[in-house]
Amino acid sequence: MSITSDILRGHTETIILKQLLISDSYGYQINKYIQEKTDNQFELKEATLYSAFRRLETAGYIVSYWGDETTGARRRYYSITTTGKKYYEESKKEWEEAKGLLDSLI
Amino acid sequence: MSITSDILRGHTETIILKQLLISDSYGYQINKYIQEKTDNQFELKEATLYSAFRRLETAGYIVSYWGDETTGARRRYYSITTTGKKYYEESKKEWEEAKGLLDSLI
DNA sequence: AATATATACCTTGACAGGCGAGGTATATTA
DNA sequence: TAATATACCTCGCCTGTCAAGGTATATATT
Repeated sequence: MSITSDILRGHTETIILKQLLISDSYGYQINKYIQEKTDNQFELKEATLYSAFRRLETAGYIVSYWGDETTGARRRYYSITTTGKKYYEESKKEWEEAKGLLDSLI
Repeated sequence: MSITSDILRGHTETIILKQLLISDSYGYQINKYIQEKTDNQFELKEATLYSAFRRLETAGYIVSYWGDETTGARRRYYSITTTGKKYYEESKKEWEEAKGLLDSLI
């Protein structure tokens, strides 16, 4: 079984921010990490991932910079901002509350 | 705080089916029940509710019939079908699994 | 008598996030 | 030389949510 789009929806940004909280990272790495950690039950599709990066950057929750790889494909790294950290905390709290409510309704 | 649309998304049908599992009911009653149970933190908007009823009925998960009220506004009652019950069980299981995954990613 | 509120249903069209399908480029392995 | 892995990106469709509007009946208030 894998997670449907509708359940994923609304959590993509929080998942990304959580990873960036640990350390700066780039799209491909974040995606691979999530797949491995969830044993392929959960996958952020590339289009989903990159559109989320755009939203987060526009909102000021992350900033990006190109890595200085001298070999291999270029990487665009992302870094979480102070407001991004606040947004993450709110989103996490919202998830905790929603979880409780849904548990009582489902 | 209230639950955002994006977190609600994908759970509306499961919430409705859960109520119908207890007993036949109608839109207004289901909506009221959910509001009261969650202390107004969670509310299915009418348009959302009725479009979910349409989907569920088209899919064969519920059937509807008009109540025989002799006074007051008419009510359209809904009843969960056998396949609806199966669908509910699957949805519930999916929620449990998604919950675990999200907890590890958020 | 007129107005407001509660009950109860419904439709239309806009919006936004997920994603399928397509693309580009570099490096390594078969 | 072809295939695979790494790594990025865009376009346009799809679908569920919901604001805004509507209809109708009954009761409570002014």
